[in-house]
Parts: sequence; C-alpha cells; structure tokens
Amino acid sequence: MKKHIGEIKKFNRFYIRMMGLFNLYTDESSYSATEALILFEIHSFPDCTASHLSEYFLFDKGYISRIIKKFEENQVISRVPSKEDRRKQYLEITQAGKEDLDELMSKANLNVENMVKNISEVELSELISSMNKIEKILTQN
Amino acid sequence: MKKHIGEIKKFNRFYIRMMGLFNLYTDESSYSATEALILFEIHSFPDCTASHLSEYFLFDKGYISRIIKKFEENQVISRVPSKEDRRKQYLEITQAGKEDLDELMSKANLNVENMVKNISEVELSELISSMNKIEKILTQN
DNA sequence: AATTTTTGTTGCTAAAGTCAACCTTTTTAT
DNA sequence: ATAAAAAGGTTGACTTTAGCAACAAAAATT
Repeated sequence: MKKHIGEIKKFNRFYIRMMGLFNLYTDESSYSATEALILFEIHSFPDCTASHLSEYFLFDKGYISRIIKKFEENQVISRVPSKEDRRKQYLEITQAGKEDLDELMSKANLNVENMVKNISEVELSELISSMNKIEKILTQN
Repeated sequence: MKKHIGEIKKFNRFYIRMMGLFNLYTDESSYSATEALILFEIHSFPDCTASHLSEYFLFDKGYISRIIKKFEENQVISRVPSKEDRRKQYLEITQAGKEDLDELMSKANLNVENMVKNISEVELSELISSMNKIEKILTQN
C-alpha cells in the first residue's frame, strides 16, 4: 500500500510536468487559465449562471462576478435575464466569444498534439486505453 | 488522431479533478503550493541555488528571492556561500525544515490514500501498471 | 406577513507573482 | 590586461488573482 501511494505521487509529478497541466490554455493568450475555464464552462453548460460557476469551480462569487463583468465589457458573453426568476441571469457566449474559445481550444490541442506527435498509432491506442482504465478504476467509488 | 487528442484532454480534465492536483499540499498548512514545491526541491536537489529554482519552476527570481528570505527567517533553510563562486549561495534544509516537509508529504500522502482507499489490491496494481505504461509511452521520445 | 435563502454586486484587502533597476562577482571578448 | 557582457541575487513598485464581508433585490420558507 505505502509503495503504491508513492508510485501514484510519482506519476502525478510526472504527469503534471508532461502535460503542462498548470498552464494548459494561458500561453500568450489574453485569458488567464481561470478565465479560460470559465469561458469554456459558460459555453458548454446549458443555462449557465454566475452561481453555477462559483459552486462548480469553488471560486468566490465576487471574483466570478467581476470576471463575468469583464467578459461582458469585452463582449465575449451576454447576460440574459431569466423570466421565471428575476435574480438570475443566464450567461451566453457571443460569436466573438466563440471565436476566442476556438482559439484557446486549438492552442490547447496543439500542446497535446506536440506531446504525442512521435507516438505510433498502436501505442497511442494503448495510451488511451490506459487512461480509460485509470479513469474507470478511480471512478468506481 | 483528432479523436485521440480529445480523449487525452478529457482524461486530463478528469485527472486534475480527481487528484486535486492543483492543491496537492496546501490544505490547512502554512505553506502555499509553490512554497511547498520549492521546499521539496531544495531538499531533493543537490547544491540547490536560487537561480536553479527560478529556472526549474519558471518563476521570477525576485519572487524566489523573497520566498528564500522568508524560509531563512523561519529557519527552515540556511544559506551556505559557495567557496568557488562568491555570487552563489547553496540552499540547505534545516532540521526544522525537514520536519515541516515531512508533515507536508504525509498530508499529500493522505490525500492520495483517501482517493484510493476503497480500491482493491488487484485493481490498485492495475492502476499502477496503467500509470507506468502511460509514463513509458510518453517518455520514449 | 415576517424571516430566511438565493443570486448577484461592490469595497476592501491579502496573497501570489512579475518587471525593471540595481549591485556584486565571474566570464568572455578585444 | 581591461572593457564589456553575463550570471547570481536583492529590492521597490506594481499587477493579477482571489477571498471576505456587507449589501440589495428577488424568491422561498415559516
């Protein structure tokens, strides 16, 4: 057991370095990693609200509020007041926002691509199935 | 290929969430994640200097300088001036520093332990070999 | 109807990190 | 040998990132 823990931690250290997980999006972009995450979430979560973002990412709601404000000023999102609940505002990504997001995504893709470009198809498949296995084992509670 | 990239990114997102990689050490401790990393590096890298830390972690040298200063004030490290090069100071961890580091490490262990405590020995072995496989594939250049 | 909770905003603050200027020592180029 | 450049490190000023607490308006609960 002790030995396993050590190996997992070793893998974590390796994997952090390898994937550059700590700055997956940011390089050269005008979005911070957090902002990129939030923009991505607004795009992919239906009827996204400020409080969803705050709960999901465990960020202070004041902080989220300011990021949203900045996004709106930069016209990458717009706020749509809810009809049923007048406290709520649904966040929607604009066309410009989508373009920014696409750019962020393709940069992130490029990072990963560079990491795996010299790996054969066979080994790439093995890589993916190892990842799937890890995910399966760790999620089965 | 495209599909593989997407799967790897999905695994990355999953793994970040699962392992809490972004705050592996910090919880409840008086060390920030960065400080913990730096203390760990001083401990494990022979003849560690400020500039090594700055280059290795890609942190500003001013920032590193201040962290080192704080560490010295708190007596968790000491500076040993180099004989050959009078600009350099080798950083050495003190006994108190070692104790702090042990505590940080055991907290990190606890995190991982909690994550895997309900996993059977068999699956734990499979987990580790999947990790080893990933590491092997990704490092073979 | 009164209270509590939810959703979001704002002012203030602390922590984390960068930039530029600087000093001293060592290395490199002339 | 000497001048210039580079390396190691420090400091002051600053920005970015983030959290806390108080607040307002609307909705839900009692």
